[in-house]
Amino acid sequence: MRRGEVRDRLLEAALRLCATDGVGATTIRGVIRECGANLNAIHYHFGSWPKLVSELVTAAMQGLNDERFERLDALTDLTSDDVPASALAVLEAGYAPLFRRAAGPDWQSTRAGLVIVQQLRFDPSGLGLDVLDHHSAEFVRRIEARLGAFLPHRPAELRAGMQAFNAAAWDIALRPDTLERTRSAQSPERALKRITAPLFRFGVGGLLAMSKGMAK
Amino acid sequence: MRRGEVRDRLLEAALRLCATDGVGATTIRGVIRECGANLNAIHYHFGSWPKLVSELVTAAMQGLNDERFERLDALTDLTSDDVPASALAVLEAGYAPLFRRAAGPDWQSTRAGLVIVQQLRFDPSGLGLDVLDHHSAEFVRRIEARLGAFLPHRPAELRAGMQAFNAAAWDIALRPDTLERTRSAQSPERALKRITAPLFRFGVGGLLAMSKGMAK
DNA sequence: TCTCGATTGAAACGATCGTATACTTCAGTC
DNA sequence: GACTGAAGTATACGATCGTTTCAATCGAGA
Repeated sequence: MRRGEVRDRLLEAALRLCATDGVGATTIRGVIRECGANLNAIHYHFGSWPKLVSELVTAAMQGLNDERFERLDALTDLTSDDVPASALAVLEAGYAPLFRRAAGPDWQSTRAGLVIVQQLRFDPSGLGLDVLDHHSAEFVRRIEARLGAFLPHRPAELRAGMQAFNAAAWDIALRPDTLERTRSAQSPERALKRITAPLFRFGVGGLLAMSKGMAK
Repeated sequence: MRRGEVRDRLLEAALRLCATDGVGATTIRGVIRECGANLNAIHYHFGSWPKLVSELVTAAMQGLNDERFERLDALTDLTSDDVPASALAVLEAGYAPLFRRAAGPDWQSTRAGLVIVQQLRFDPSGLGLDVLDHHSAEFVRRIEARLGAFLPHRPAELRAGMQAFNAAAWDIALRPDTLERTRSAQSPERALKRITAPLFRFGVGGLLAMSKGMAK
C-alpha cells in the first residue's frame, strides 16, 4: 500500500460522508468503515476527529480562495465610467469560482467541501468556525476593496450589500436543484450560466440601488 | 406543580439549548438538566426527542407565517404604476416579521426558534426538513403570487430572485451582530430599520434589475 | 540480515447517547 | 375510603461515541 495512501483515503471518505450525512451525523467509525481503514488511523494521522474536519474545511476554503484571488487580481480597467459593468466583473470574479466548484462541469472533487462549509456556517457547536472565519474574512476584505474603488458606497453600506449577496450566492450555489439542473443539461457550462447570470444581475442591481436612494 | 407545566418547561429549555449549542449538539439529558425535569418526561410528553424538535420548528414557522400572511393579505393597491414602491411593500410585509422576531425589540421569545430553523435548513441529517419545507413552500407560493401581479418577470425568474433575497434576509436577520446592534441601541426599532431598509432597497433593486436586461 | 522508526491492527476504555420498564405520587370520582 | 388514570421518578438497557493502549507489521538503511 502506497505511503500516505490511507491518509488520503480517510480524507476522501470523511469528505463524502460529511457532505451527504452532515458533519454532526458523521462518525469516525463510519469513515473507517467506508474506506477500509483502521479505527486508530484517524488519530494517528490527524490527532483527533475535529482536526480532520478542520483540515477538510481548510482545504475547501483554500482551493476556493486561491481561484477567487487569482481572478480578482487579474481584474483590470475597473472604472466608475461604467459602474454596472465593473461591479458585474468583480462579482463574477469573486463568485463564479464558487458556482463552478459547487455545480460546474467538474464539481465532483470540489462540491463536497463547500457543502461542509455551508453546514458549518450555521452550526453553533463550533467545529471549525474560527478556521472558516479566517478564510472568509480575507476574501471579504479583498472584494470590498475592489468594489470600493469605483462604487460610491459608504463602507458600512458596501459591507451590508455584500453580506446580502454573499448569502444569496452560497445558498443558490449549493442548492441541490442547482446541481441537478446543470447535471441534466447537455451543456453544463451553459446551464450554469443561465443560473448565475440572473443572480449577478440581481447583485449588481441591488448594490446600485442601495446607494442611489431609490424606490421609497 | 401546575398541570402541563413540565411540558412547557421542556419546550422552553430545549428551545434555548438547541439555539445556543446547536440542534445536533443538544441532548435530552441536557434539556432535563436545564429545567429540572425527569429523563422520562420527554418521552412521556412528546414520544421521542425528534418529535420534540419538530414541535419547536413547527411552532416557530407557524408563528412567523401567521404574521407574514396577515401582513401580505392586508396589502392593497399594489400597482404596476409604481413598481418599486409595490415591490418594497411586498418585501416588507413578508420579511419585516422575520427581522422583528429575530432581532426586534421583543425577540426574546421568538428568535431562538428561527435560529433552529436556520440551522436545519442546511443540515442533511433531516431532523425536521419535511416539516420545514411545508411551511416555507406555502409562504413562497403566496409572496410570489403577490409580486407576480405587477412584476413583469417570468415565473422562473421571479423564483430565482426571491430565492436570492430569501437567503440574504435569513442570513442577515439571524446574524449575531444584527441582534447586537439592535440591543445596544436606545431605540431598537430605529436600529433595526437602519439594517432592514438597505436590504429591502437591495432586494427591490435586484428584482428590477433581473428583468430589465441591464448591465452587461 | 538486522534494526529501527513509521504505520497499521485488534481490543478495550470510560462516557454518553436515546429509549424502555417498573414503581411511586396524587388529584378527582363514586 | 377504595379506585382510576395521568404525571413524575428511579434505574437500567443496549448501542455507539471518540479516544487510548499496546502489539504486530512493514520498509528502507546499515
